[in-house]
Amino acid sequence: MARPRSGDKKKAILDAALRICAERGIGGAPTSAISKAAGIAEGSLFTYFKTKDDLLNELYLTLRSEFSRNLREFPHGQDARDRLRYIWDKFLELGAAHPEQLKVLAQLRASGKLLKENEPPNFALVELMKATAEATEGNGLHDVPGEYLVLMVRAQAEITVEFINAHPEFAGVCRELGFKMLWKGLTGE
Amino acid sequence: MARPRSGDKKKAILDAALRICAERGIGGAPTSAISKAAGIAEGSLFTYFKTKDDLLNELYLTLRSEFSRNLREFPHGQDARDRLRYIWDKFLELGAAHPEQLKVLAQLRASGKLLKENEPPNFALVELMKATAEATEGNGLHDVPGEYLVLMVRAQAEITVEFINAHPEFAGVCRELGFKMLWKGLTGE
DNA sequence: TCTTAATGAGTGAGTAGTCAGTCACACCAT
DNA sequence: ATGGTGTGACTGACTACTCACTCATTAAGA
Repeated sequence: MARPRSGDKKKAILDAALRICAERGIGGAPTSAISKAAGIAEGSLFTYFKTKDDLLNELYLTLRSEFSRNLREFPHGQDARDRLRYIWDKFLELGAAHPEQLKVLAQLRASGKLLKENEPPNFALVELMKATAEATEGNGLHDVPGEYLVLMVRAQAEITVEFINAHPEFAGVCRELGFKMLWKGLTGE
Repeated sequence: MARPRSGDKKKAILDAALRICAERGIGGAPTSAISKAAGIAEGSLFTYFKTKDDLLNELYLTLRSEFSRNLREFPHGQDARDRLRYIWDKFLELGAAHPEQLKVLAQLRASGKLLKENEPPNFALVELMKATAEATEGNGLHDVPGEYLVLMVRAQAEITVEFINAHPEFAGVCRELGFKMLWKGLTGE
């Protein structure tokens, strides 16, 4: 019965927010700059997102699910090492292709502005849980909470991406040996 | 020859900044709040620090050197495992005793406001470098840059502290098995 | 006395969010 | 087809507020 909202516009806002936040940090990303980058009026941003925090929360969800969408060909049948390696490779791949995405994801997580209900277990997270649980089966690490292992893996992957982006000449070594280190740490093998 | 500045006052400002940044994040720590918490007038803050960024940079240096001062009884003679374990334990100890310090340190590092000249190699950093280099001697990881290994170790220690603070009941397991994981990762042993 | 620390109201540059007015579009009656 | 009408998206100037930093003045101390 009235003028419909434009899905494109919402996407444009999220894209703009991602760009500006990556460039200048969340703190340095005023809604005015985001609107401008999205090609809309300052006020229009608030017809798509009630507050700036709402926008940031939705950006977080979007980025997360975008990563899971990357795991389309996940090798379900194979053993834990292959599955973990697949996630590792995809993560590093994303880090190389879209460093902004991981940077902003990390910034959002650190910002303290995310609502708790915005942490639904992910496909990636669930599979990571399963793989680390299998990897540590029958060794001492199995006593440790799975969440701890997942955080460890993510931290190692994030550091690796960051380091590779700063020193691309080590991309190959870090990808291989970083995973070796991770796997040895989990299994002792 | 004139009225002298007070060292106490400077320290009070740094203490207040640490407290407020830990509580409310760097973004939520206005200079007015820091001055108030330090018990001085808003303007006085700027006789001790030219800008807020200067204050944050000096806070960063202070916190870093404070951690190194914690390593007084570093076991110089012993093997790499013991030395690394000493640093690991001290790090977790600090994380338990003063979670604000590590939290703010991480926030400052992520803020993008730190000057490069503020990253002088530390005692802790140098020893960490040596220990990881020894640990990886004669295994594939030795091809990887030492800085990468150091970042890995720090990330693992930070995650462990964070996790323990959130789930104190796992403090013992995470301290022990976290280190085991770290050491296995480095050496394969 | 003379320099400089200390004070806190003041300044100006932002900021998130609002709002009255405008306009594009879906729907309906002719 | 055609014109009219209700709805809500769209706009950007505006508001109320916060922030880092300044400055005229006062007080301390060498």
